[in-house]
Amino acid sequence: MWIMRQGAAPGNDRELRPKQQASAREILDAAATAFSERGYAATSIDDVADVLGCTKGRIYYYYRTKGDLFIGIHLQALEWALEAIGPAAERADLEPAEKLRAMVHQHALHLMNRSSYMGPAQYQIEMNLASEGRSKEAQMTKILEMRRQFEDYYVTVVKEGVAAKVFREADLNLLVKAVLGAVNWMHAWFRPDEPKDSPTERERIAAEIAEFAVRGVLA
Amino acid sequence: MWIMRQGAAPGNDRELRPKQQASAREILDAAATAFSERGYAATSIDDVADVLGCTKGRIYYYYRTKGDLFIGIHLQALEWALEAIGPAAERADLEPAEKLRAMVHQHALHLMNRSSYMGPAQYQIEMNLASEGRSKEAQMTKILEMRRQFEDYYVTVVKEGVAAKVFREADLNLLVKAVLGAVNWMHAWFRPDEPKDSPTERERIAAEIAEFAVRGVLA
DNA sequence: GTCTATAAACGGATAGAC
DNA sequence: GTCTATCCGTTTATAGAC
Repeated sequence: MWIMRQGAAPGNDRELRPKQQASAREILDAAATAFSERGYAATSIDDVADVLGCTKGRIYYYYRTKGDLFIGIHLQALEWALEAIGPAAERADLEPAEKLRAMVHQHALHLMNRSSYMGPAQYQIEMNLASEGRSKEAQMTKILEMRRQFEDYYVTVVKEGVAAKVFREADLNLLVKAVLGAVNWMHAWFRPDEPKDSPTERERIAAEIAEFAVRGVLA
Repeated sequence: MWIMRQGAAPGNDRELRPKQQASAREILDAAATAFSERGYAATSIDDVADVLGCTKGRIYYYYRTKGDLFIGIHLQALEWALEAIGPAAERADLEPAEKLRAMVHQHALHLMNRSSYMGPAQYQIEMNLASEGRSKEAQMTKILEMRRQFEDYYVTVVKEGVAAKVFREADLNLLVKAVLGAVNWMHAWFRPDEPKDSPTERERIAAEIAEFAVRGVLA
């Protein structure tokens, strides 16, 4: 992405710098909020600054370009997403159906709990960073690799289920795309600030989506 | 949207004007292609002109603003979408499960056959037309109404299935969102120009997605 | 570190030639 | 009808004050 300036004054190395850390994260949070509300291309750096109640000088101190904000949000969203479904995906004690259910459930919760990060992360990065040329190829590769790893978790569990004859025999990748669609489409309709919204409501939604997905692949 | 200039010269009313008609449609097609590739906000009018191999003067002759192109694409996409699932939705001779299967099948085919129009039509219109102020409220209302009608087709069939005890009793709207997600998410992974792509392959994909969706709601 | 001011480029839209 | 030239607001990004 680009390395955050650390202000490495001599003799200052061991000093705590909580403010700087906080600011970089606050900026990423603000960018995620702004991007999720208006879309990446339609959001200006001034819009992000407005969310923070500051001016863009602050943002450019921590992030060199707008594209870096986008990449930072993607990387964070995917890191969290892998953390969300990884533990369930790697449990050896679960039958394929229950493992898939747990993965979709955690995936859905993650989407709701981090909607500002996950919304922007759904965009096609190639599309949005086309103007950046080849300058961010390394990070884009990293993002695509994380996406592939995330999808592989699903491919693996569905493959297990088909092998065990508990999931029906069908185009493996297509089944996974259908499952992913049922979950990822939440970004189009879930609104975190609705009056009905609450932790228990989110659990209910996650459980229903998981039930739908599991039944969709069951033999 | 805005009315296409008709060049209503006196005594010229009955004359065929195939060229003008073709141009307005060609421009909408080009805009759909460009928007579907780069996103609405990131696409300039010059980009659209490039697709046509002309300059933007031609585009502005037929469409007053960029937002009008966006709205025109939405209206066309939704008109086709309603035509795609309407006949199946209104068939009285089908059981809920088979009706839902037919609807999803046609919906999926439509998404693939008109992917350049359907991709842009997935965007949140409020988000993308926010800058247009109140000037396009009538058309935005029309679009939202068509979307509601489209979703209502699904709500109705799922309600029928639940009443007939062939679909499981669950949050009706959530079931519909899950079904819509499985289908609509296709825009994220389906590529019309892939080597494997063909009419029979599209039929196969549509059938698989429909199977997944029907099983997801079955009791 | 954060702000203000500004450079430089881009993009939507219009005017007018042809 | 389509093109060229251009206006003008917006936006990314930088320079330099504090």
